[in-house]
Amino acid sequence: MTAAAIDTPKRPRGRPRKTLDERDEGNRRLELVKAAARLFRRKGFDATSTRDIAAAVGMHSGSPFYHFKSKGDLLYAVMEQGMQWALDRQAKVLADEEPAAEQLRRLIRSHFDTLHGPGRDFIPVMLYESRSLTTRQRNGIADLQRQYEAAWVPVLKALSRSGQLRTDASLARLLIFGALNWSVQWFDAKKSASLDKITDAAMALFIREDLQ
Amino acid sequence: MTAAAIDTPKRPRGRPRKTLDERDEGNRRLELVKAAARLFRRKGFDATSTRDIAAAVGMHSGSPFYHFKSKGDLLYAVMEQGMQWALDRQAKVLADEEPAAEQLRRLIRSHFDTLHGPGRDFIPVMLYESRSLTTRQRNGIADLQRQYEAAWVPVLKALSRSGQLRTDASLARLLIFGALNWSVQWFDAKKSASLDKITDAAMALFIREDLQ
DNA sequence: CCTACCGATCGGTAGG
DNA sequence: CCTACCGATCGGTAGG
Repeated sequence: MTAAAIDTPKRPRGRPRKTLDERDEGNRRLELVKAAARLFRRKGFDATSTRDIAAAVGMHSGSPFYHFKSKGDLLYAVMEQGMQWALDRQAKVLADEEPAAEQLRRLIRSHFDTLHGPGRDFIPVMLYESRSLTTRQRNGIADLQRQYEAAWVPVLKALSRSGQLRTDASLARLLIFGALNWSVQWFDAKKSASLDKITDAAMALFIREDLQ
Repeated sequence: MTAAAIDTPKRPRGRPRKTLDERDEGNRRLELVKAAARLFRRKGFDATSTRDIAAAVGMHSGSPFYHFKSKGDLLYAVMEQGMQWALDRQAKVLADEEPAAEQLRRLIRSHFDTLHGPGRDFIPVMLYESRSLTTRQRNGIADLQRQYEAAWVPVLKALSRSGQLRTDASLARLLIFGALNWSVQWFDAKKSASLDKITDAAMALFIREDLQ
């Protein structure tokens, strides 16, 4: 903290008002990320051209490179944004003290919401296009994923201790995430069972009733 | 059966000896499929050029198109070959009459073998690159997948009836396949537990002891 | 953010 | 299966 910082005159409370230009820049950038997420999910990263993305937001072919240094940076932005939202949703769900089984149910339901809620292309892109990241980028995403998984570990350990889960917590986590994540291959909001029902099915598959 | 076929003079026993040309063509074709499987898995379909594949088997850039009409046909050949081998392995494992739980264990173990046995890039490619198939090709692969899943359905239904599986068989199949297939993302023959151990973990996660 | 453009790469082909 | 090649597309950039 420098003296200059201390002496800074008080600003009005709340988030500082952005200039019109700044606000537009932020919006355009987010528009690009959203359009990229949708296209990367539908066609894959390699099969999506930066021209496709530009056209989707009404820009000309070179303009995305004003906002992002490279196509790969745009991919990274999609994944980072997706993980940030997923972490936010997950944090909201874990507020109270509850039995471990109920906590797991909430985590699973929130995870399905992250995967299949309306407009949620970001995490599927992350799950299927990580190969196209640089090593540095992959490490950045891996950090966010570790944060996300950290909420699951104590819950699974508790269930393992109580006998409601009959598998070593670490392998259980991998297998359970697999079962959930794989749903991006088959879940169809119009045809599949509801996310609540699928959450019930997953719980019934993995967890035994309380054995007291 | 035509008269000509009936009258065909006896040939020597065993597989008919191919001419040198035929043998070479078959071998070269399979070489291409194997090299394509490895590259498609490592770099993805779009990021692999037909030149990469040609170089991997010591051909020049245009030559793969002597064996395959298009890059897409080569992708289809990889997936079809992978499914054929997977069906063969699965059929061998289901010979005897056994309790449903033991049958499921064998199916799971065979599935892990199909996913992770040495040189088994074919099925991972199928799981992750289906988007690049034409509709007709996708239908062809879907047929083979239905054959493959057909062996699992009665086993899961039996376990559901006996109470060893507490989930509707059809949702259970999707979740279980997810848990198994997702292992292509994390399994590492050098670092992970053995396939036998992971099979045990999966069984313990999904299946309750016999309740008699 | 647009205009105009470049160098590289790609799938595929004709002709042998 | 090789040689030589084509048209198309792509990520990215300079200059405004």
